[in-house]
Parts: sequence; structure tokens; C-alpha cells
Amino acid sequence: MTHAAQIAKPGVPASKEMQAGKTRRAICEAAIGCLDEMGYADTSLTRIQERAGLSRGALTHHFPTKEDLIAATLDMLLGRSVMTGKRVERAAWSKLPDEEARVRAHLKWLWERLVRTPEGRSLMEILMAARTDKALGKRTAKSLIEWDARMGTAIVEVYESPDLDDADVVTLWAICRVFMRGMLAHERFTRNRAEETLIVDRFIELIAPHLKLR
Amino acid sequence: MTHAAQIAKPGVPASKEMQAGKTRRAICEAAIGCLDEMGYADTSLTRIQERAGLSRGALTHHFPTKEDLIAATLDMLLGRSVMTGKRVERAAWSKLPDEEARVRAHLKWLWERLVRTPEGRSLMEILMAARTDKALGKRTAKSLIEWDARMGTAIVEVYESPDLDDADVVTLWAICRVFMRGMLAHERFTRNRAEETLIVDRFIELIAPHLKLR
DNA sequence: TCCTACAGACCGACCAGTCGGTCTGTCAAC
DNA sequence: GTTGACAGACCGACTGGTCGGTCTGTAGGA
Repeated sequence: MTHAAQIAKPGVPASKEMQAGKTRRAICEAAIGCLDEMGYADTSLTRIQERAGLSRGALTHHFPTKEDLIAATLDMLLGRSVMTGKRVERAAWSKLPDEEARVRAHLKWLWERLVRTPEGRSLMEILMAARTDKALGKRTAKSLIEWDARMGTAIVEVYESPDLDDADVVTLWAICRVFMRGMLAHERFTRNRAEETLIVDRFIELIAPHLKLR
Repeated sequence: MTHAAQIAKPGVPASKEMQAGKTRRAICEAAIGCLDEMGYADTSLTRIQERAGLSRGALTHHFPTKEDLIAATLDMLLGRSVMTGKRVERAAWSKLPDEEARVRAHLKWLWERLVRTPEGRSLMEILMAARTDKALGKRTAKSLIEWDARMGTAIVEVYESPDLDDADVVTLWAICRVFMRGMLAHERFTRNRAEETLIVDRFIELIAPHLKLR
């Protein structure tokens, strides 16, 4: 049995656990790419492994089952988008003079930089898969609900309601996320990007007056 | 080669083409059920065939490829929901005294009777699959865009804008559909149906003032 | 000398799609 | 009206390929 020489990673290998973490991240990254480009149905372990430039052994070493891999990828995706609210202050458009224009810019940024991205799309793929795959659904339930809660507490630090309470801000924020995720699927109905932009902009116009920056 | 006796259909067989149509419909119905309950990834031809109570031969006779089957199922799903607008007048809630209450009831009906159903969910599964499956995407593109256009012309017969033009009604109607489809995926984030209802109701509250019955 | 990171051969199950064969309703020729 | 050729509805065994997952083995840092 002739084993090809182990490919010595050229970059600094650092300590073992650091290397392991790096590999795990590379695998999840590859999974995100596959989910985005091929959809959940065509995202196989073999394809993820090839995309990550690893062997089957490496994959199963870090993630014994596919469910483990998807769950880890989901956690990575969610982890990346918790800080959304916090960033609000520092972003370039925070200098806009009109307050409502700033809210609109924030929502547009959410759509373009967070949802309409490989990450947003792969999250959507996992959500849809978790709907029917009971094992995956149960496995991911906790992460999803907790993330949703954290999202709620984070957003009330940024926005307040002009005439209702904080709970309404949380609800409106959920509506935004729901709409934008739905928009990812609506792409199929539109002839071009302009139609898509029209719908998103109208939605933002609809919701912006009900959100006030703190 | 001993072939089991053909199963003589007990119900009235009618003419050949009627029988064929009935079988095709049964297959699509089975596909809808599978898509709803198992998702696109786990909807195999074998499972559809078993659910429809037919042989593999029957399935491939009517639909040579899986793509053919999905496309036909999609057309069936779209066909069922064109008449949405027309029904508006006759529905029970059309007797409600307050105009805006009638709009709200209509939107709620849309959510509960059209989107949050096996049909709505299976449509969503196909939309998501068509996003990454290029062949399926190309195959279904025409149906989807045409349906969207028909939906637009149908809705302006029912609604008008209180202070904008018909084009805005079309956009708002698209926003409703986008939101509700997104809601199908959001289910995973919510603890219970009450949270779900809260979000949907708030959305309806947001949009109803911008739609006026003709 | 372990233990961990990784390699890759391998497995049974299942996939979409193919194919030879068996029925039965339809219809034209007689 | 009977018959016989034909079309099409339907059957189920089968194929090549892919799936997720298992297992044995190697390399190298601690």
C-alpha cells in the first residue's frame, strides 16, 4: 500500500490544536461554498472534502457525521452575524444627515452585505433542510432559538420604536430578516436585478418609519 | 419470467387519456406530499412512486426524467394559486364591515390557506432547488416569471393604492408573497406558533393600510 | 511512546434512469 | 358484430454511479 507523502502545509503550522481549528474552519468554509453554489441536496461530503483540499479521513476525523458538520457550519454562520447590531455605529453611512436615511441605509446594508451573500444563502439552505430533516432540526434548534434571542436583545440597543415599545422593535427586526430570507427564494420570479431592488427598496421604505435610532 | 397480474383499477377507469391524466395528477400529488414532508433532498423517485402506489415503470412512462416531474408539479402548484385574487369577493370575510379589516383578513387567509400549506411548502422547496440546479432553473424560469406577471395583473383588479399607482400594488403584493415564503423558513427560529402569529400579524398591520379594495 | 491529524481504500444502501415485457382500450377492416 | 393490429398504460428487474459512513494505516509533534 503506497501512501502518498503527507502534504506538509506550507503556511505556519503553529501548534497542533491551532492547526486542527484551522482545518475545521476550512471545512466549514468549504461547506458554505458548496451550500451556496450547489444547494443542500447536492452538497455531499465528497464535494466538501474536495473543495477543502482534504482527504475523506480528515473530514470524518473532525466531523464524524454529516450532521456534525452542518451543525458546526451553522454555528459558524450564526456566530458571524451576531455583531450586526454593534457595527451599526461605526459604519460609513452612520454619518448621513437624515435619521431615516440612516435607518434605510442600515437595512440596505443588511440585505446586501449579510443576507444576499454566500453566507446568507447557505444559512437559508440549512434552515430549509432542518425543516424536514428531523435529526438536524432537533440538533440545531437550540442554536437557532438562542441566536434569535440574542438578535432581539442586540437590536433594541440600536433601535427604539417611535410610538410603541421595545417588543415591537424585536418583531419588526424579525420581519426584516424573514422578508430578506424570502427574497433569496424570490429571485427566481424576477426578470432582473432591478425588479429585485425595487421590491427590497419598497419594503425598506415601509419599515424604516417604524424604527428610530437610539 | 412470471409477471404479477396487472392491478385492475377498481374505480371507474373511464377513457384512456382520462386515466392517464388521473395518474399524472396522482404522481404530482405524491410529489407535493414528499416535498412537504421530506424536503427536496430526500424526495426520490422511488418514494414518490411508492406514495402514489405505482410502479417505477408507470412513473417513468409519464415523466421520463425527474426534472419533467418536478416541472409538472410546479405547474400544477402555480395553476392552483392563480385564482387567489378572484376568490377575494366571495370569501366569507368579505362581509366584514371595516374595509381595512377585510384587507387584513384577506392577507391572513393568504398566509394560512395558501402559503402555510403542503402546497406552499413544496413550492418553496422547488424554488430553493431551482436556485442551484441550473437545468431545473432554466426549465422552470418561464413558468415562474409568467405566473408572477399574471399574479400582478390579477391583484390590481382587487386592490388599488390609497395614494400611489397600480405598480405599487403589484410591488406590495410581491412583498407579501416574499415575506410569507420567508416565514416558512423562519419557523425554525420560533419557540411556538404564537411567536409566529405575532410576526405575521404585525407584518399584515404594516402593509394593510397601503392596500385598498376596489 | 503515545496521541492526534490526516490519508485513502472500502462498504452497503440508495439514487436516477433503462429496458424488455404484459396488459387493455380503441378503431378500422371485414 | 367480430376480429385483429396497434398504441399506450403499466410492471419490475437491472445498471452505473454516488451517497454517508467505516476502517486500517502513516506521519510527526509532545
